Amino acid sequence: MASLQSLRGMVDLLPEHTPLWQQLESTAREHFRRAAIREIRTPLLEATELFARGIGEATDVVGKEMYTFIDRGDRSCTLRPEGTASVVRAAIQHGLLAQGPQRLWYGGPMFRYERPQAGRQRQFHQIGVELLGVADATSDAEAIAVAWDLLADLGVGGLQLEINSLGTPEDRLRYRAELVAWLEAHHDQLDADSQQRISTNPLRVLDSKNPDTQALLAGAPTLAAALCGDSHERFSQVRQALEALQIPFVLNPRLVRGLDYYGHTAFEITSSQLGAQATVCGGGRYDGLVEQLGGPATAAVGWAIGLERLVLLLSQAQGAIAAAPAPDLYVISRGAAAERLALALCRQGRQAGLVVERDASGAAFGKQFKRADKSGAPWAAVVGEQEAAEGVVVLKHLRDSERQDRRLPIGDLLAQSSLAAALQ
RNA sequence: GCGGGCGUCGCCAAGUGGUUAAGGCAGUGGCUUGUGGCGCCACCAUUCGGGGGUUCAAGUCCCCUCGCUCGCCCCA
Repeated sequence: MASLQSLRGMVDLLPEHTPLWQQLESTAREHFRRAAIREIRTPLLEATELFARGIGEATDVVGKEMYTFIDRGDRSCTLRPEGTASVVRAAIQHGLLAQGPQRLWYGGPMFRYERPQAGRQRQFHQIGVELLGVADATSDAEAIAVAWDLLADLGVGGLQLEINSLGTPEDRLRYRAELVAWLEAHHDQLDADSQQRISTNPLRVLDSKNPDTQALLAGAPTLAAALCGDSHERFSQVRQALEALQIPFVLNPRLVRGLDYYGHTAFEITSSQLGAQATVCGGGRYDGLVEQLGGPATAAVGWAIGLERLVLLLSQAQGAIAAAPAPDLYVISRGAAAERLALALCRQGRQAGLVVERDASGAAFGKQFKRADKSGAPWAAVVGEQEAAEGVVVLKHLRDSERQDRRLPIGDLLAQSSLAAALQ
């Protein structure tokens, strides 16, 4: 390509697409407002160490997907690959946790160096909720409910909530040992990817997409069986809370999370209407993270929604993207004096709250009227040489040919803010 | 990082080795020195993502490369 273009995996959102994003963002903001969840904005760039310590050195995200570079001060910096670590860092740094539980949300671009595909970009957008300092099982259900209700309100179809419990760190350690032993005993029957993962991340073998492996795993030790009594009890409370809220869910004993900080409740909301990247929302409890990043021991639960995938779902559901909104008034003018008057008229209309589009082409009136018609505006205002000389503006209705043109003194319109009233 | 599919005008899209690369939409100018929606006329890719090669001849065949796309991995 000779001409410049955006980097791979970095997508422009053109004007025809932004209305859907805006709608989605404003709906989310409203849901957060009602849930008394407040917005926090953190930098896109953080010290690399934050993610290494928070997400886990061994994870794929940290190991091979981060945009990391050395800055001019010799610091290792990383474009955030997710939001939770930054939010927790900020909460610790500013002592928010000393002020009681924090109910926070964030949104914005995240960066991961992956091969782009449907619903996955290198710069992608998430909106997420973090409830810090809440340990009760009902908090897990509350966090899930906020996500569920938001997605439902947006009209997303084919949703399914899957939940699992990852137990305590001790539970996972014990289970991991059992599972590795079992996998090694069945090494030869596993697919190549899964064999690889025995040493790198054995829990991930559980959600292998290989059908043979899945069949084999029916005989494997389960995470559920490895949970201690308290973990079981806690998970049961979460389920009861979801039932009380009448939020349908399915237990997925194979659901694990890719980031190291999760424990106890893990959940995903998927849609049958997406392709391979079916997860719209993922989250869970991360009671150890705050302490791991140097803060006070703090229980927490949160989730993130991938906006690209949500947009994919919504544009399917809503069909064609809405056309550009029509202006209330399209202003046509020709000649230096007329154009100055037209400019003032536009400004006046805008100050009165009207959507006003100005034709600045100076082209023949025929052309300007064609564009006025195409804009969808119900009214055209015409200021030509004659009108300018006489100090009037002609208002012409473009949708109803029965209506007479109106000739109004332009001075009155400008002085009295009567333009909006004239367009009735 | 690995696999499959695809790359002709801003968008859609003909073209299956042979003179000047269809057409539609959009755009621009005009028919109509100042009044739209319809219609008509004209203009709008010396070039087929880029670079090599085969051939008398390549958008059409081969190789490399870049990009897009779907999937694997991973994840939201």
